[in-house]
Amino acid sequence: MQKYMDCLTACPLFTGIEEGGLLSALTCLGAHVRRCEKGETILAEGDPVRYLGIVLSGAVQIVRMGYDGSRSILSKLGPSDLFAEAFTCSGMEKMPVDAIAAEKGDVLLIPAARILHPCDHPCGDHHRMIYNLMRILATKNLAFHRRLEITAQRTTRGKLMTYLLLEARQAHSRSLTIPFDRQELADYLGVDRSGLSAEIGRLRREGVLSCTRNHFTLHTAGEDEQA
Amino acid sequence: MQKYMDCLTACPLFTGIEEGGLLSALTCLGAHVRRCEKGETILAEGDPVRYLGIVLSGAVQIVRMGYDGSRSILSKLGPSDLFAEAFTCSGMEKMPVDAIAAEKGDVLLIPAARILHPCDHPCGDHHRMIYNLMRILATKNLAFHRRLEITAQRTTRGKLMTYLLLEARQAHSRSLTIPFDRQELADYLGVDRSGLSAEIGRLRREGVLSCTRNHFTLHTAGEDEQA
DNA sequence: CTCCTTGTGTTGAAATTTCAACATACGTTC
DNA sequence: GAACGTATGTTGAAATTTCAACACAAGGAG
Repeated sequence: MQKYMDCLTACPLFTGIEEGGLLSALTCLGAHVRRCEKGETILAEGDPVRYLGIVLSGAVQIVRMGYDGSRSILSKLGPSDLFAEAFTCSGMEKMPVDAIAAEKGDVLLIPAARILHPCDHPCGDHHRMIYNLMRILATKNLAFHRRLEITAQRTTRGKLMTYLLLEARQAHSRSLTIPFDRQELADYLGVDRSGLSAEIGRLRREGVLSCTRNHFTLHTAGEDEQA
Repeated sequence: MQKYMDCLTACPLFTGIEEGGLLSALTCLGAHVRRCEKGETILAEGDPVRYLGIVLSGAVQIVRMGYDGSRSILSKLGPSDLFAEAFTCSGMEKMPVDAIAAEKGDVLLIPAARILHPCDHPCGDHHRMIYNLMRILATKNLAFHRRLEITAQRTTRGKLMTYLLLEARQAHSRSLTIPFDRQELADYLGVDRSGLSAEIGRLRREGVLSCTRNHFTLHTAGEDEQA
């Protein structure tokens, strides 16, 4: 366990908790490490929802069967990433998805009930974990909502501009560097890569924005002076 | 306040808390009622994030400027609905949206800090509220994720089938009644209504499903016997 | 019964997106 | 420097979606 200390302290679930407290908290919670081979199912669809997971090493994928029978990957997770937290906190009974090991590695499984319900011991870190968990859920909510707002746009232009505007607002600047390459941006927006490139070209020609690589600058009045 | 008791007990934030405890909890939290005229801004974009809101009467809309300057409605809320909870719990500093009264009515504003941080009094209901809040956030997370999974599909057929399959899985049945009329379903899926009707017709002719009004039955093998 | 409204299915044309294929630029490796 | 792989922009054709317009059925109001 000691060797995963860095990984654990980097996990947002343990923000503000010191190493010593973390170790005793994990013991108190009944957390255990599970070693997984590549392709192994960690949590299966239909299983009772009991554990919250943290990737210690390797990689985990959340997958589900699509309507056409293909297995679709809902998310890919790496070290320090949390998974199944929304299932455990929502009170859902059965897992609606599979969690599988995409690579050989270790995961930490924590019985969720112990986190959600207060323990008798006067353990100050416990409240901190609940607070952290709430913060994680709320932050994800905002991220999902944001993405929904973007993908709700019907055109490529609408999606791109909505995305850029939201980013620019967050950065309080008309200039921003995005954390995606073209293909990743297209996937995030849910559009075709070449169509996206074409649309960026069009916007550039119209003088709406300029862009080099993944650095964009919006030229439109936007909404700086109002609202 | 007394007249809103039914509305408050129906709010998922107070599930499991009795009337008496609720009243004292609200006092302890420093909640206050605000009367709003139609069109009044309750929380403005840029305001510091302090309050979590509950609609007591009337209606509230969450709105934001779109990239083309149009005001887009992100959600519409009625009595017992909670709003701004994700902002308060995420630790965000400034409101990224406006909350405005769509109709004349009352809202309850609760300083969020008092909910998130434990009070000194041994108040059992406090933990229950935190637990409820977590559950609300997690449930919304799942709802958002589900909808993203649906809208991520590129075609109308993909969106519809993904939606129906998720609903059918949840209902443990191949038959289901959806809570939308065609227009609402189209909006939820993010597609054109007439195109949706056409696609349903096509699927019906192909024998994939049958449907009368808002009752659907899937005929495909689906994934009943496996997973 | 008739008028009117609302919800739904159809249709064809216009607009947009996707797809496949290729051109170009850049950085790396040898 | 040459060969190579990756990232990006371009293009035209095919597929899909949107849009506008209309037909039709069901239910309510008069």
